[in-house]
Amino acid sequence: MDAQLKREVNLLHANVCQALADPTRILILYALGEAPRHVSELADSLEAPQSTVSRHLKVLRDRRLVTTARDGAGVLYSLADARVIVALDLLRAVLMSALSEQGELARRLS
Amino acid sequence: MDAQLKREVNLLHANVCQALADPTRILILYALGEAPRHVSELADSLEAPQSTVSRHLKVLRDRRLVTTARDGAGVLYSLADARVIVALDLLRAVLMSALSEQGELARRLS
DNA sequence: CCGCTACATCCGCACAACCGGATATCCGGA
DNA sequence: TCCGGATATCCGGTTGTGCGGATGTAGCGG
Repeated sequence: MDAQLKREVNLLHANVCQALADPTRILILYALGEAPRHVSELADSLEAPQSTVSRHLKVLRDRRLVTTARDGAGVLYSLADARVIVALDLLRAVLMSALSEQGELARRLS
Repeated sequence: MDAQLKREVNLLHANVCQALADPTRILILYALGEAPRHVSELADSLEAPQSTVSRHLKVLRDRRLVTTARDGAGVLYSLADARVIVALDLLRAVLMSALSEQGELARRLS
């Protein structure tokens, strides 16, 4: 296997895929996909403690998947690249196919 | 936040994103994207022990991201949905943007 | 200049995931 | 039926990751 591809995939995993490997972070990305938000807003709508949200935001920020801007007393987070949402929606479509196939299988077996 | 979206994202994470959260599994998907392969072929090209590859394949198989077919003595694995590769390539593009931006920043600071 | 709000980080803990050698299972061929 | 190659699973051990209360820090408004 191509060593170049291996290196690139390692980067892809470390910088992007791993960041997507948590449901809370995916929800944050979707929320920011609609509009920029403050940390406390996200904590409210996710019903998660502020420290948890802030930690997740750090993961996304370190990988440059979100950007920040000071806004008075608070910090406004925004989605850095809308293509992330496109990719997630694509994966959702894949999931739907897999699930319906699974359902079909269950139906056949019953 | 929409409870419906939360449920859907949980599924997305459990069934797809988590499966992508390992570089070896991503490489397997890319390899299968080129052509169906046997377990031993994958183990060879990944330079990983057979048990490791087989374990990763089980993760992908359980989530229906790959399919299997017996082929004589062995088992032939195939990619179940090519859109997975499309999504990964999209994420690679996102990564490239983030990296070049990072590089630009480093350049400015130096 | 002070206090308060909004965030970020620290810390100890619990759980989940990965690894790879060893072992079990499955199948086709002799 | 028995052997051997190809996969799958088991196991013990290690590392990684998330959690959330407590604590630090920054900057605005009074």
